[in-house]
Amino acid sequence: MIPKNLTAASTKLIILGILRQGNSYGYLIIKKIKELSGGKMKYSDGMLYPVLHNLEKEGLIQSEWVMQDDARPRKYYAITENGKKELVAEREHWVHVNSVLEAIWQLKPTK
Amino acid sequence: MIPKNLTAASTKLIILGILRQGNSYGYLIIKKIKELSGGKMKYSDGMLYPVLHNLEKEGLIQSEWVMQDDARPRKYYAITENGKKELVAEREHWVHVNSVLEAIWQLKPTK
DNA sequence: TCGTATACTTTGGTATTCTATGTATATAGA
DNA sequence: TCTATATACATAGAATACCAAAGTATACGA
Repeated sequence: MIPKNLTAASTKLIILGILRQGNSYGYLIIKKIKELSGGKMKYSDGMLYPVLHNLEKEGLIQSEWVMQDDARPRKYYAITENGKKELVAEREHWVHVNSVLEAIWQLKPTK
Repeated sequence: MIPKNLTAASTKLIILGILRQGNSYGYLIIKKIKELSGGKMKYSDGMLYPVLHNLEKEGLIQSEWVMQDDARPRKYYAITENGKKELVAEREHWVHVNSVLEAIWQLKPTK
C-alpha cells in the first residue's frame, strides 16, 4: 500500500485530473482511483469527501445534485476554469520534483 | 515554489537518495537539494533537522560527529542497510503513483 | 430480514509540520 | 572594531492537516 503522505500529496492532482476527463461524483472517483492504481491506492470515503468540499471552497471544482430515478441523488462535480489552471500548475510541480528524484537516482553511490 | 505537501512527501526519498551517494551532513544536504532542484525546493534548517533525527530513530540513517580544524563540528549521516531497503521500497511507491498520474494525464477530456 | 453495495457527511483526536527562536563559530568587509 | 553573512545544529509549540469512525439513507439480492 502507498504511504499516506504520498497519497495525500497526489490527491488534488488525481481528483482534478479525473474531473478534467469528465464530470463525476465521490463514490465513482474512489472506485476510479482504486482501478487506475491497480488497488494500491485506496481512498476511504471519509478521506475523499472532505477534499472535494475543500476543492469546491477553493473554486477549483463545482458541484450539482443530480436526481436518480431508482437510487439516491448524486452530487456531481465538474472542474472549473480555475481548476484547470491549477491542474496545470500542480502538474508542473509534480513533474519537477519527479525530475529531481530521477536525477538523484541516477547518481552513482561513491564507496 | 513547490508546495509544502509535495516537498514533505518527497523529503525521505530525497535524503535517502542523497546519502546513498555518500555521507553528508544537514547543512550540505539543504544546499544540495536547492542545487538539484534549481532553487525550487528549499528546506529550512528547522524543517530538515527534525526529519534527519526521525530517520535516525527509525534506523534508516546513522550519525557521527566529525571534528573540524577550523570550524564547528559537523554531524555526518550515513545510510544504513535498512535505509537502503527502505529507499528501494519508497522509490517503488513513488514510481507507482507517478504512473497513475501519467495514466490520468493521458486521458482525453470528454466534452 | 440480513448483508452488501451505493452514496454523502461530519466530528474530533492524532499526527505532522514547520515557523520562530536559540546556540555557536568563522570570516569578509566596511 | 563592528556588522553582516555563511556555516552548522537543535527544539518548543502553534498551527494545520489528516482520516478513522460513526452516522444517515436507499436499493437489492439471497
